[in-house]
Amino acid sequence: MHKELLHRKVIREIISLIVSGQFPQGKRLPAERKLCELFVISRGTLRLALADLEKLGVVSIKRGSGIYVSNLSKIKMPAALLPPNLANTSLLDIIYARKTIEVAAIELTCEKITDKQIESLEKLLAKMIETRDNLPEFVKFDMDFHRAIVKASGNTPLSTALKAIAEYHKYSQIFSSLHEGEESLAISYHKKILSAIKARNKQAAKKALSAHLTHLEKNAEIGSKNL
Amino acid sequence: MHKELLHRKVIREIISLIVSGQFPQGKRLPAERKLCELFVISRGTLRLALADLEKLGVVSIKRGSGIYVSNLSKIKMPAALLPPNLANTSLLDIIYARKTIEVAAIELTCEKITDKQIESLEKLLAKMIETRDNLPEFVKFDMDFHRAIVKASGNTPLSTALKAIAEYHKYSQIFSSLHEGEESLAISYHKKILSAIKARNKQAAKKALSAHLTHLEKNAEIGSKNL
DNA sequence: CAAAATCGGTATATTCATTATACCAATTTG
DNA sequence: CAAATTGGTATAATGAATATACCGATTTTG
Repeated sequence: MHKELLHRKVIREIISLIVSGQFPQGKRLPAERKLCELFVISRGTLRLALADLEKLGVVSIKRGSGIYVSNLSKIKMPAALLPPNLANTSLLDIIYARKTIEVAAIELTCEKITDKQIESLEKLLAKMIETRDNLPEFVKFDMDFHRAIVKASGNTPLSTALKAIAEYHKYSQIFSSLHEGEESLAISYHKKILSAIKARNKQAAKKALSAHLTHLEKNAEIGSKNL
Repeated sequence: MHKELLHRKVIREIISLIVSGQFPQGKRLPAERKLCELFVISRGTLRLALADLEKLGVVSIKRGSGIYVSNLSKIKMPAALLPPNLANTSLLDIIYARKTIEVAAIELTCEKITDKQIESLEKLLAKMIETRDNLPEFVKFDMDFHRAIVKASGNTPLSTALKAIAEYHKYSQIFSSLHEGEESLAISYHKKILSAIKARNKQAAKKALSAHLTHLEKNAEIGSKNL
């Protein structure tokens, strides 16, 4: 029965934080001892992960100074470290799967959502507006919003399925498919979605959500041409 | 960072084999040393799992004789051992989620499926017919068939999502929702699905798959009334 | 029915991932 | 330049998991 080594998990976690923009390229990572606190692991284990990441060219480590994130464009991600089959997966596939699940879920959500859950969605939307100039934070709240919609459907397997898909998202540089000004557009889509949910209008909610994801799909197509 | 103990995984694995009918109620489990080979773990770890399972009333252990599966009806499954949120999940939810994902996938499958993949589906169908009198085996091949359809869509996130949902299936006593004669019906549904795929007829494929899962849904409704 | 094989029960030594601690050397900071 | 911070290294301790051997109860076999 398979037992995964801890430092491999840490490698994936750090990569996803870099790719998601929370550890910006070119900049310094938190100090080793801080990272240990963050991940709740020992320094030995952390350093195993960092050593591998340096071999892969993901970071470069300067004694006495710090750990610096390389330019991702130069990196060839080793398939063995990433979630299985990621290599066979395009951003388009991910968004298609999201659309499938989220559109099915939002129909249930319109029926079942509680006032408290609507409040949560409103708060997440407010957070998105607050952080519109901080892309990594913005993307995080964006995804939280979508997760909350599916969760409000009350269908646990759908939530679990979306969570599994979100794992792919973590490594897919979704943020790189957003351009200047895209945040405003995303916010307006989310407003439409939320008001449709509040009105318990299934068709409008499905339409707004679908349009939002279709828009992401188009950006993804453009992005994939730049490879 | 969370590190799960191995014997906990083993506990879940054994429970799922019992619930799926592969370790029948009332009967003897394979001997400890055989189980160790099966799971590729040491006897010490296995016995940790077995000790917990006995405390839970899932099995009773007779020295010198063997390990016997209890009657599941008496068991109160400890939520901590099962996948998160399983308690909030009905078989209906699971089937609804399956329908969402599988119907979306089969459309892509009709476009993309290769001759080789069609052969695999035919083999799985043949296996179902072979094992129609062995319910646990039958259910396994049934699920393999559905997984193969989604995999043939070429959309990895959808496959991953279905796999995540199948985790719920493992603990949901799906087999208990099948009655005498249901196997034949399932086989005929699968035949329809397969021939629609071979004809690359999206609409027919979606319709057949949808009908199949809707039928499962109705059985699940009946089953849930018997609680 | 008795011997042999098969089972669970137990104890022990070992391996290995992970933790915890302390100290060194390079660098940055004030 | 001195102090604080950083990565680099070594070592001991912990604990999960393995590997092995042997005991005693039960079942199977001849």
